[in-house]
Parts: sequence; structure tokens; C-alpha cells
Amino acid sequence: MVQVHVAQSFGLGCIVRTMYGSVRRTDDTVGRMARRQEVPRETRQTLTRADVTTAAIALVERDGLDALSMRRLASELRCAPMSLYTHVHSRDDLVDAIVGRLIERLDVAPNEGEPWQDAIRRMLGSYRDLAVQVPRAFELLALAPYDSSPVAPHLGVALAGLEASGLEPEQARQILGIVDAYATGFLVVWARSRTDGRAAAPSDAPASGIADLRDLETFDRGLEALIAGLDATLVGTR
Amino acid sequence: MVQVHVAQSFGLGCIVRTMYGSVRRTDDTVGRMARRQEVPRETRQTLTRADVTTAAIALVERDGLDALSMRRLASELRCAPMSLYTHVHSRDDLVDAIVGRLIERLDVAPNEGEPWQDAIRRMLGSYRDLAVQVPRAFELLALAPYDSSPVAPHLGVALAGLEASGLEPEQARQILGIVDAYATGFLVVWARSRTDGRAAAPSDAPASGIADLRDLETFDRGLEALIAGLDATLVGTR
DNA sequence: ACCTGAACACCGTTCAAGT
DNA sequence: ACCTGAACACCGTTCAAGT
Repeated sequence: MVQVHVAQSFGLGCIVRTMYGSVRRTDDTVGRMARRQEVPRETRQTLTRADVTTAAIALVERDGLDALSMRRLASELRCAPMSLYTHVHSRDDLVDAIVGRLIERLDVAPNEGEPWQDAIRRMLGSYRDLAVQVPRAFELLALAPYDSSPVAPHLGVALAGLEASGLEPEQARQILGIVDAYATGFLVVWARSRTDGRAAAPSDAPASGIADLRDLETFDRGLEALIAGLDATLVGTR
Repeated sequence: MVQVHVAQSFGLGCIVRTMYGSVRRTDDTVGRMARRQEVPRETRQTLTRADVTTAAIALVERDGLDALSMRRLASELRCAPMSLYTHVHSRDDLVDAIVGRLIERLDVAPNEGEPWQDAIRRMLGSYRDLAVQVPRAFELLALAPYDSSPVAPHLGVALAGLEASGLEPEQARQILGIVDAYATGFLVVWARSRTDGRAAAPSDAPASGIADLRDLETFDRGLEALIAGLDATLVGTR
């Protein structure tokens, strides 16, 4: 007899649910499922800031931005709401942690000898990819203030990259601001419309996939128009 | 002796504060102020949806978007929270009412024989003006979904105007989407940064006014670049 | 038709207390 | 250091009741 001992006393840390890596199920007899024990194993280990951040992003992607509350996140992590405050100063700090996690995925590092147009395409390409991958959490990054702690350094790197491509500092600032405004406005509205059913649909790939593709094509077209226009009116005329 | 009778019984409607139309005060002696009775007159009259909407916008501009709650708005109007539900179905409906009020101020009516570039400049100029005038409530309009009840008809009018300027329907749709994305992204971030002190400062005109002007110049420059680029890559090549 | 208080199921966060 | 329950001051909204 297998005895699963679930300790419930204090100070032992939250229960972190360890998922099996998507076990395929080719038959669905009820008896077999029970025999296989396809129940998520629950291992007890101490919670970290990374755990909290990961769970928060998963919660947002599953249930939407409105579902991101300290209490709900705690119940997701099977711990008391106040336990979160050991790893996160406040709800705002939690959002900063999420933004920090997402911003890492952006490609802003400068490339040797790259024209500024290509640098912009590369940066905004990764921005667009992020909107595709995490459409609901994306908004937290997209609308985060420029001077928030996770955003500011990445902005500095991006600016330095543009200057390395030969733009004047003031040109780089304006161009990045303009291009970022375009991408932010486009992608936030796009991501919202894509996830407007309040909960995430399990599989909406084929039909709406075409509409998505189409809108992202418009995104790319607008970006090319913007780059061409900036080159003609801001850079070329110097 | 002037007797001010403030009825407090039921069913007589909320107290609506009627402001004097910005009475100039060239002297500020305390005694005089009292003698003049420059206290807002409080007249009892029945509340309307328009009253609720007006008060909501004023509340948002004074205390920020986070302050927009049914309970707080009710206390602002000196009535019970539940009284608001006579005029507004829900908080979301209240936001729709605000968006509807703001969107009226946009200039989207088509002009006879106007090139599409000028139509875009006119529409986005009024959009930018709105961000200047109501920077905190602006976000509600800017990020409202395209298919929300107050937004959809105005979008239709704007599209018709662009088509009247000679654009193909598909061109008009793409161009409006791209240009709106740019303006939305730019102005939302701009408006947020302008009002980041959580409460509105009483008079921050001179110093930050220069920075504002500068950023709005960048907005206009970006718009011109975008129009030029769209003309070259989307319209001109046909 | 319009307004109201009590109640319900939520929030973020402080505090004192546990291990 | 990490976790916890109780408590406080908030939310939006339903419901039954008042005029």
C-alpha cells in the first residue's frame, strides 16, 4: 500500500504541483486511468520568487488579466495569500517580476555593423513574437512605464544599439519612441481582440489563425511603411 | 436669517452640486469670501446618466483611473452606491458611457474632396487634443475594443470618410488600423507619463509644459513619417 | 421610476504570531 | 527566513424594501 503523506503543519513551504510532461493518452478507459495514477504528483518544496512569477504568468494566460490577484495566485500555489509577500513586496512588485521575465525574451542586443532599419526589425520582431506567445500577459510589458525598474535598462541597451548603427542620439530616441508606440498600440489591441472571450479557449487554432496571420501581416506592412517614412523624413534629409 | 433646508429623507434624489461658472477672485480676503457665499449651491434634483458620466470623468481626471469605483463615485455625487445602478447597468456600462462622451469630441466626419492624408491628420489631431485635455480618462477611449458599442459606429464613419477620399476599402481599413495603432500607443504612454504622480498636481504648467510640447512634436513628426511611408509603400505603388 | 441599506463574495495589505 | 490566520478598509453587485 502506497502511503502518501501530506504534511499540513506550519513552516514547511507551499505545495508545488509538479506536472507530468503531457502524458499521451491513446485509450481512455476509466479503470486504466486510475491504475496509472495520472494525478499530478505533489512535492513539497520551498517557494521562490521565480515560482511565483511563473505561476502568475500561467494564471494570466489561462484566466485573463483580471484573474491576477494575490489571493487567487496563492490558491493556485496552494499556499496562504500572505506567503506570497515573502517573495514579492506587493502586487505592483509582482507585476514588475512578470515584466522582467517577459522582457528577457526581447532581442535588443546590438548587432555588429547592422543598419538601424534591421535593428528595428529585429527588436520589433521579438516584441511581436511575445504578443503571440503570451497575449494576455503581454499587456503588462507593453504598457509598463519606460522608467519602471525592469524596462529602463533594456531601453538603454536598445538605444545604444541604434546609436551603434549610426543614428544620432536624438534621432535614436525619437525613432525608438515612434516605432515602439506603433508596435505597442497595434499589438495591445491585437492581443486583446484575440483573447476577448474572457477565458482562454482550449483550441481555436485553425479558423481564427487565418485572421491572426492577416492582422500580423498588416503589422509588418505598417512597420515597413514607418521605417521607410522615418528614413525619408527624419534620417535621409540630414 | 437664511435658512438652508437640507432634506435628508428618501426618494428625493441625490444632491447635485451646481458649481458657479469659475468665479474670478481678484482679492482673497477671507471675510469677503464668506460674505460672498462662494460656497457651491446645493440643489436637489434627480440624477441622470449624463450627471453620472460627467462626475465620473471629473473624478478620473482629479484622482486617477484607480479611483473610479462605483462607491467612490457615489460618494462624490452624495448618494448611495446603489443609486448609480438606476442610470448605469454596471461598471463596464459606466466606462462605455465615458467612452461615448469622449468619442463625441473626435473629428471623424468626412470632408468634401479632402485627400486621405489630410483626413488622417484631422482625425488624429482631434485624438491628440483629447489626450491633452483629459489625459487620464483618455486611456479608456484609447484602449476600448473596436467593437464596443460607442466605438464601432465612429470607426465606420472614419472608414467611410477615407473611402470617400479615394482609398480602396481594404486600403482604408489597413491604413486606419496602422495609424490608429501608432497614435494609441504613443498617446497612452505619453498621457500616463504626464500624470504619473498619482494625484493631479494643481499647477504643473511651465516646467513640464516644455517637455510635453516636445513629445507632442515627436508625435506629429512620427505621424508625418507614417503618412509618407504609407503613401509610398501602400498607396503609391498601386 | 428612482433611491436605499444590508448582505455576499471578492480585493490588497498590516500585524502579531507561529516554525 | 519563511509561512500563517485574523483583521482592516476597500471592491462590484444582488436583493428586498422603501417612496
